[in-house]
Amino acid sequence: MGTPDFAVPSLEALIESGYHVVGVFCQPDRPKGRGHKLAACPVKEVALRHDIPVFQPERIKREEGVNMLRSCQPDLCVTAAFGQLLSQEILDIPPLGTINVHSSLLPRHRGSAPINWSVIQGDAVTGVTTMFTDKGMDTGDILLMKETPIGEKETAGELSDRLSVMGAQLLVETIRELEAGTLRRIPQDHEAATYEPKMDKELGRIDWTKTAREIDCLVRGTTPWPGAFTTMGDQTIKVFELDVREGAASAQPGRIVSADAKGGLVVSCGDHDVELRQIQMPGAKRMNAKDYLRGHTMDTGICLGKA
RNA sequence: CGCGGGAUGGAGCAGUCUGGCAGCUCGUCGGGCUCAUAACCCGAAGGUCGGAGGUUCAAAUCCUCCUCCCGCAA
Repeated sequence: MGTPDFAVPSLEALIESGYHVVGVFCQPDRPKGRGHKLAACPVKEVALRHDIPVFQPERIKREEGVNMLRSCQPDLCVTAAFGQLLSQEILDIPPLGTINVHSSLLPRHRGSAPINWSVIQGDAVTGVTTMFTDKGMDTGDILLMKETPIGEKETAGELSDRLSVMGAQLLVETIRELEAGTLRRIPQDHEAATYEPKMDKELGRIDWTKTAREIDCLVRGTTPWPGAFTTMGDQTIKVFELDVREGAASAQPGRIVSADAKGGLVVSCGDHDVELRQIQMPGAKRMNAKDYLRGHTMDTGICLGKA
């Protein structure tokens, strides 16, 4: 059971390792993109390519979903970023249990957006965890873990790509140990747990009074989705990449210090100046700020982030 | 039929409403100035104006259709 890109390597690893995948569950096709076109999720596409039956119950907890899963008669269920909570009734179906691939070092970063949050909070290290799923939100017993450092310039998207591959390997390892009977389950230290909400567009709003480090982490942690942004008048400027300048901030937070094709677009924040390197203006595509400034002018001295 | 913006030398844009010499800020190449330079001065190359058709003496510009890109919303 899984839906987005993150779950794809896990599904492929199961297939390549010779396990018989009796069915794939993912979220129903949703209208996506311009023009409200219905789009299949990445996991569904892979499943169809391998002629694996695909099930897309609106709510797996309802009778409809439960019956779908029963009809598969699974020995084991595997979840990775499925997007729906499982009920005890569902968890009771597979005799061997349900294993979840979670993209953080539990019990840190429970919730649906652990990768984003680990980058936003500036963690030095993160990783993947396999666990037995129980009824709570990422509260089940831990099976295996694998760590990896977060790169200085790494975005959530890049990290997700790496963790999805690591998670797939760890998943196969976990199942092998399960088969071998060497698997040990370690209860989580619930006292040490942290939980963060799912990503929301508004989370990407840049608060220029924060430190350059915090803003940089926010930008990387929300890239490519939902994206970090600020406003200039009534325009929304998306920010994809920024560079922290040496020295103290040269103006009040949010103020544009320089805006020309040579010096780049430089803005003051709480402690330093930062250069916005990659931006996207409404209606335009993502581009280097310096390129944008070749054809546009921006007043210096105005403040970003104020309505 | 969700709403909207866009495609113009290598990059980013103006010009389109009101049809009439292909323009701006850069970049590139050559030359000059300078102890020197990403600075300054002089010069050059580089565009079938996204595609097809139509209107016109004349279309980047007006009409029709098509392709691709993006913002919002989901």
